[in-house]
This record gives sequence, structure tokens and C-alpha cells, in this order.
Amino acid sequence: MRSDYCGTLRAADIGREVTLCGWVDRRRDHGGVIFIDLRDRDGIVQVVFDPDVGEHFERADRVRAEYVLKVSGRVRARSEATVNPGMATGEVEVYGTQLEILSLAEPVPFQLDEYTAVGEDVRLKYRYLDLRRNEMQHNLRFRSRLTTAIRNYLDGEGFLDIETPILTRATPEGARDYLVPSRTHEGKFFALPQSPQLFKQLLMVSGFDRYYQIAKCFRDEDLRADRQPEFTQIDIETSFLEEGDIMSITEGMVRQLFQELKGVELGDFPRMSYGEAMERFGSDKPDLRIPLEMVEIKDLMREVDFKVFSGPANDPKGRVAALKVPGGNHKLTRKQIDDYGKFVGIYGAKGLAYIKVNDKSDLENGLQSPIVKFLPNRTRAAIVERMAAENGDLIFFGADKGRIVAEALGALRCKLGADLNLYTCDWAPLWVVDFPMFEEADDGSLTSLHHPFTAPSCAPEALEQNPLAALSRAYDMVLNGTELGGGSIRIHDQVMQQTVFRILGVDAGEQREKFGFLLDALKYGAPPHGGLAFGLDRLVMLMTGSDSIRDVIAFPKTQSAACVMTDAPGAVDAKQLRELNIRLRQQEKQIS
RNA sequence: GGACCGGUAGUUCAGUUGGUUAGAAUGCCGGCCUGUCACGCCGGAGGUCGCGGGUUCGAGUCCCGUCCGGUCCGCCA
Repeated sequence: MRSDYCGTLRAADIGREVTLCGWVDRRRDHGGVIFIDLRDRDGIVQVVFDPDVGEHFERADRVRAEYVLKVSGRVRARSEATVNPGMATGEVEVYGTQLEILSLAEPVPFQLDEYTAVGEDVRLKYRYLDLRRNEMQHNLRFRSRLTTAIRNYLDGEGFLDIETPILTRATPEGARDYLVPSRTHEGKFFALPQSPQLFKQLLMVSGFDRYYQIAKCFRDEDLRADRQPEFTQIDIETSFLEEGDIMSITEGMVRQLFQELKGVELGDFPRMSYGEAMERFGSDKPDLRIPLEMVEIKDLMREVDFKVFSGPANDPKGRVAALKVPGGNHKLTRKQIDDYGKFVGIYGAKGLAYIKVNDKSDLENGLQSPIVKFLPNRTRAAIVERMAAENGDLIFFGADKGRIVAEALGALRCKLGADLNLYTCDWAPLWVVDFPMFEEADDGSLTSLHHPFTAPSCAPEALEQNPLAALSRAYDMVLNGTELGGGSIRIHDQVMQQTVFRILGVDAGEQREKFGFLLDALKYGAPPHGGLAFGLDRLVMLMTGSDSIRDVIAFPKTQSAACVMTDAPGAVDAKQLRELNIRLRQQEKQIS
């Protein structure tokens, strides 16, 4: 007798005695003969009971969907008597001789079949039932195979899996921290790590020159479809390797994961500078599946008598760009174009000018547009030429601050790609490189584009002289318009690190208080090092074709960062708070 | 912090211009049938229309507030 707990039955098993445990998939009660589908790793095993086995029928007749059963019997082929050409489930069926109900089930609060789209709040409240559904079973099983493949690959490359603390200290920059009060240090707090960044750098100082960890990270910021307050990073750091080496190792990993788990050959990832990505696609994580590109037309608009265009065209920080939709003339209705106007408004664009190219040979009347009347014929001709426009094309325009044009037209490009299904391939990976070190905030202060431990590609003196011109040694891996991972060569020199802090406005006192341990470590022979961190959840989301990161996480939070199943976060006892020396606002009021 | 979409039976949804007893499918309960596989047939139960207020002779429907879920902007070094 063989026992298969939720095992998979194959034609080779025919004739064997088996015991199977699993859930009843759907209720079937057919009187003298019953049919029970047991949930199976790869589908459903059908169990047929002979009407003579009265005992089984008596009991099984009351079996409800989602009961847990143990069934013994002989695997048999579909005989003449059992053949049903339309039989959808198992390749083989089990002729059951014994049936035991291991666990009863009340009617479940929602249907677990694949025919009903159930609201996410209900699914999350009964997540343990939701996870029984095939889609979620598949996603989490895929995720497990993926992490195993990742570990195997990195282990094969000589990486060590080292754990870093979950209780650590707050960092001044970056995202909002999740804080944990300390009982033993009154008034002080741990922070949950936003990433193991500094610990992995310290491990490089320690001589573990190839580290990885599949690490939980925590950021108390607002959620999105691809952002959870706790998420998982594939965290990697190496010593003595340069950008190209690290990119090569990690690109090899992703390529192998796609080969092994999806049978997809990604090929060599192209590399593109940040500047080129922003110029051509208006994004630092361009979706290269979409063939549309932004075209710069600033120079054509300096002289026109149309302030919407000439203003940004003559502003050093302004930008005027166009996006051509081939054949868009008849693919898009007036209403859709209006909706796109509203859409770019989300990104701060004040409007969305467009030209329909009806007849490019007739510059007077062949261009249909609310704005064309502001453009002299030579400008019209220049636009048609630069855009390589053909009759039937639709051209969108963006004119504003450079950042707004990039974001608006960049987002429009992705939306057009999705709405018109313009994708030219299934997978489009690339590396984005040559990021600026810093960006300027509205108040004129500088912030790191990557993080403050990223090495610049210049010396400290040059960095200090013109920080905004400096490039960093950072690199992002992008897949289908999603940032899969980002990394950099780090600063391993104390002077450089202090220079970067100074440029960021972190004074010596704060440097010492927050990052003293890092600055100290850099004093004692820190090797050149760098690494990368992947968003595991996003990778699984993309590879499983899921719309949301929540569908690849067993127990995710809702958009308000709560858990509707456990009702977390929840209130705690006054005693617990007293031990932590915490007073709630309500209690403070009572006291004062 | 902001914009938008949604909340009606256990579940997924419909519900017209504000108008009599709020419907369908599925699930559930009872009965029949039994080689079915989203089984079939007959019958039944099942509703604080998210919550609070307002307008009205009358509100699921209109208005205000609020809570919850979702998408996005800001935010996410």
C-alpha cells in the first residue's frame, strides 16, 4: 500500500493500491454511485465508488465540498464502463474501497471555483480559503520554486546566505520607518529595516565577499498594487567586483530563472543610460515592449506664436516633446483623446495637444488639430518630417517643465501601449545605468537618486564642485516597465562618504550619531564593494502574470496597511504599554 | 495629504426618471435522479441596500458626512 498525500497519479500507477488525502473539490452526490474529486497537486483525482460499497455511499452521500477525506482504493484505467469522452479531470481514476472523513467543513463563505471573481476584501478576510484556489496555489508554489532556484544559482556562484537583524535602528533618510519601542531603554525605539543595506556593507568589511539574503524589508509608506509595507528583497553584495561583474552575475541569474521556470530565453540585456531613457521614453524604467518613442521638438517651437509651446521651448528647464501613434487617427476616438488629456493631468500636464495627420502633403488643411493654427507651415513641415509622420498617424504633444513632460508623455506611452495592445514582445529586460548622483528638490536641497552610500563616478573634489553634474555608479534592472532591482558600487572610502553626507546636508554631528558605525568601519580597510537588491514579490508577480503583488504574497495587507483577517494592527493591553513607557494620546489628555 | 471607482442575499451582480412586495445566477436547505465532472429536475429559506444625517408625500436611487475595499498622484534614500 502506497500513501500519497495529495500525490499525483499517473497512468503508470494503474493497478496500484493507493491512499489519498485531500479536499473534496465540489459536491457530488449521485445516489448509488458517487464521484469525489480530490484536490491534487496537478489537478483533480477522481474517485469512483461502486454502489455495492454501501457503507461508503452512506457516508459519502453527506460529504460536502471542502470536507477533508482519506480515500483508499485501486488506481484503474478508464474502462469501457467509465469512459466518458468529455472527462475533464484525472487521467486515471481510483476505484475507492474505503472512505474516511478526516475533517468536516461548513459551507465556505465564497465559492472556491475558478468561475467567480470574488471581491478582494472577502478573499483577504478568509485568506486561508482563498489560498486553496488554483491560482493562489500556483502562484505560491511558483514562488517557492523560484526562491529555490535563486538559492541554487547564488550558492553555485559562491554566495553565502547570512541573516541580518530585523530589530535595528532608524535612519534619517529614505522611507518612513516602522518603529518598535524598546522596553529596556525607555523612550528609545528600534526600527525595522528598510533594507539590509548597511549590514551587508559591513559584511563586506568583514571579508564575506559574496553575500546574499532573501530578506524581509519594511517601509511605512502608502501602498500600491506593487507595494506592500513588508516585502521581500533578494539582497546581494560582493567585494572587489565592479559594475559589469555584478550586472553579469545578476543578469545571468534572472536569465536562468526564466529559462528554468518559464522556458523563456531572455538573451543579453541591453544597457541604456538614464539620460537616454528619460529622453526617449520619459521614464527611468522604460517598457521596451512598446514601440512608441518620445521625440524632442523643443528647437522647432522657440519662435512659434503659441506660448504653451514657446514658453517651455525657451526655458532651460522646459521641454517640448511629441509622441507619434502610428495609425492612431482611426484607432482613437475623440472621447478617448479627451480622456488621455485628463490622464496626463494626473502627472501635472495642463493639457494634451495633438495633431491628426490626414494628408501630410497638404500642410494647410491636411493636419487636423486645435493647435495647428498657431503653427506656421514651415513648423508644420518640420514636425511631419521629424516625426516621420504618415497619413493616418496621430501625434501627441507635451510642453512644460522637463520633468512633467517626461512623466506625462512617459505614462501616456505606457497607457497607449496597454490600451491599443502595441506590445511587440512578451519580455523586454534592460539595464539602466549612468544615473545622476543627486536630484534637486523644490527647495533647492539635494537628495540621493539612489541612496547616500552609492559611489559617484568622480573624485570627491569634483563631486563637491558640481554635485548635480555627477553621475553615480548605480544600475537598475528593468523588466517590462517595472524596476526589478537596483544596485550600485558603494562608497568604501570614509572621505568620500563624508563628502556625500555633507552635500546631502547631513552635518558632522548627525553623521556621527546615525552612521558612526559605518564611518568607523570604513576606516579599517573596507574593500571596494557593491551589490544589488531585487524585489522578489515583483519578480514573482511578473513571472506569474499577476496584476498585484498581493496575489503572490500569502498574507498581504490592504491598501490602508491593515490585515482584515487578523485585524492587525490592533489595540494592546494597558499593561504592555506601561512596560514600554508609552502613553496613548487619549491617556495623555486624561492626565493633563 | 489629494483625485477617481466601488460597497444591494453567503458569493458575483442587475435594479430605468425617486414610486406598490428589491430581482437573477450561483451557493445553502429539502425532495427526485444517477457514469457524472460548472451534472440534471422540482420546491424552499435567505436582505439593517456599508454606516449616520438631510431633501421628499415617498430614497437602494438625490445631497452631505463617515467607514471599508480598490486604482492612481504625492510619498516610496
